[in-house]
Amino acid sequence: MGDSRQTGSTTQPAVACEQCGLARICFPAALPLHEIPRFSRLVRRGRTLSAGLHLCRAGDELQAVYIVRAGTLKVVHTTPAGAESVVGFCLPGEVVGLDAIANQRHAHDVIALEHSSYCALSLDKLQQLVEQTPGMRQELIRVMSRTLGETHQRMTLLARQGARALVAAFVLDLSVRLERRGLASSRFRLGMRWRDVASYLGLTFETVSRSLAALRRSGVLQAKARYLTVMNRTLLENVAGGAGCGDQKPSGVIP
Amino acid sequence: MGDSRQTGSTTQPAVACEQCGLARICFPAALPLHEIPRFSRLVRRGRTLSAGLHLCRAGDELQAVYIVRAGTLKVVHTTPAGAESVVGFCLPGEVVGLDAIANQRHAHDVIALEHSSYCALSLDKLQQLVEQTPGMRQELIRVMSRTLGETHQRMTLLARQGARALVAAFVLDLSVRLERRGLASSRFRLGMRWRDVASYLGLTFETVSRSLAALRRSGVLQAKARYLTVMNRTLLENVAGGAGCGDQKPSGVIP
DNA sequence: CGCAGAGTTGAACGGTGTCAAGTAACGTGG
DNA sequence: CCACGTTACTTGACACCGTTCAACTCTGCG
Repeated sequence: MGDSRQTGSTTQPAVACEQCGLARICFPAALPLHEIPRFSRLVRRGRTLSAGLHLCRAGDELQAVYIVRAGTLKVVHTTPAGAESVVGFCLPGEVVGLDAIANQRHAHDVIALEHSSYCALSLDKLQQLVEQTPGMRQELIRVMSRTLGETHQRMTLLARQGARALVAAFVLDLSVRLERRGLASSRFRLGMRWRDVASYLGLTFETVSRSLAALRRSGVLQAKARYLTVMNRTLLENVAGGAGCGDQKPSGVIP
Repeated sequence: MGDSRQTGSTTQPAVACEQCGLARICFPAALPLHEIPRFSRLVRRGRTLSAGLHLCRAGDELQAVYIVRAGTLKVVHTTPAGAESVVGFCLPGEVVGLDAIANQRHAHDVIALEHSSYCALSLDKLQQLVEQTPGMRQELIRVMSRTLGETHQRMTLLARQGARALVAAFVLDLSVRLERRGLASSRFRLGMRWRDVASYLGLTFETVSRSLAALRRSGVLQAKARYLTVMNRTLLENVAGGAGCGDQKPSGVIP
């Protein structure tokens, strides 16, 4: 709750966009080759944030959009009454701040859940790029559209199903997002606490814990500390798809 | 389930954008004055759709973005198993198809809930406008950002609260959206069935019905047929804010 | 070692889903 | 226009699942 700005600059070797592992997902993805160096020059790279610090706060003026490079962030909505609820997580390759362009103000707090690094593209440089390079216009629109689509899809997951289905769907969603970004998708470390997951899903953390136990018992996945292993993908998909998970009847679960 | 394309063209007098009541919310909102006529010329106006017909289907190639002019549409996700769930509603002034730009394909069915009218801006014309007019780039990005923000905000509403809070929040959201578009916000007709609302909120329609009854009993709102009257806005906000609604104790409700 | 925070597990309560029956609104065809 | 049938909604009773409260374990850190 003390100060919360980013912790100074460039503590990393500053890999140019051309060499970045996320280049395929980040803005340069659809940029013509000759436009990339220019983009690369305008981006502030290698910013880091240690766990618990804010990337931005609700009400803050929008100064830049951020691209997560490593780590995990949570997007938090705080009600006037003071209650917090997690409305989303940001994984490597995802962009923070697009929803704030319209009002020029952030609507949520964004907080690092673990030591994370990110790149920043200041608003005026973004505007400049959009005005001057056709590829960048296309790409910004494409990224926003994609984000919109993903958000929609994520809303369907929240359509009140059983708790186990929700947790399964969450794990699956995470797995898919990691895979799409070229990261391990069947064995990974969760950046977030389960209590954050609970808040995100609208459940209590006890229920999440129980659901996990059930999924573990049915051999769908394994969870030790914060390391998750998907043991049976298709089963996971079935459970996530709404069909309850065989908790009480450990034998036959949706053949 | 028969055919489902739009019902031919221009059955309305085709009001130019400059005279349209929604001009303040639609794309022309932030367009410089001299760019509006050009925009107006490229838009296909006055398309209509009667209740139950599809504006587009999941998997369809994206051919145009649509701006709702009158009526109400629902956005539906159909699971592989065949179960339908409503993921959103489109009100006058809102844009359909922005989330499909990235993949060039629609991800959901969009279905008219009542006789509705809309304008269409074909994809190539949109692209042309974006390339050639600076105001339109700005505006498209602004609209997408706004939509993204609204979607985020709507997700927070779904953060599993009590059923009455959910229903109250839904009514409030609807009221705010209508108000922002210059329509009556305290007495209006719902375009959607309550069962669609139930699906959207992840509840059964019985529970929605009960919640409505509770809200009616507490004097928060009145509902006859599909006509809704908000009787006490602040109380509605309180109930929506998570504090349960005084159902069992009709006397003191959050002073 | 001991404390703090995160997660696990158990028992009882309460809200929603479910099933079922009944009423109101709507559209159709006479 | 009214009788009809269909669909949407209302309301009740009961079971189930998730919340709540509580005690306990595990992990990480000083």
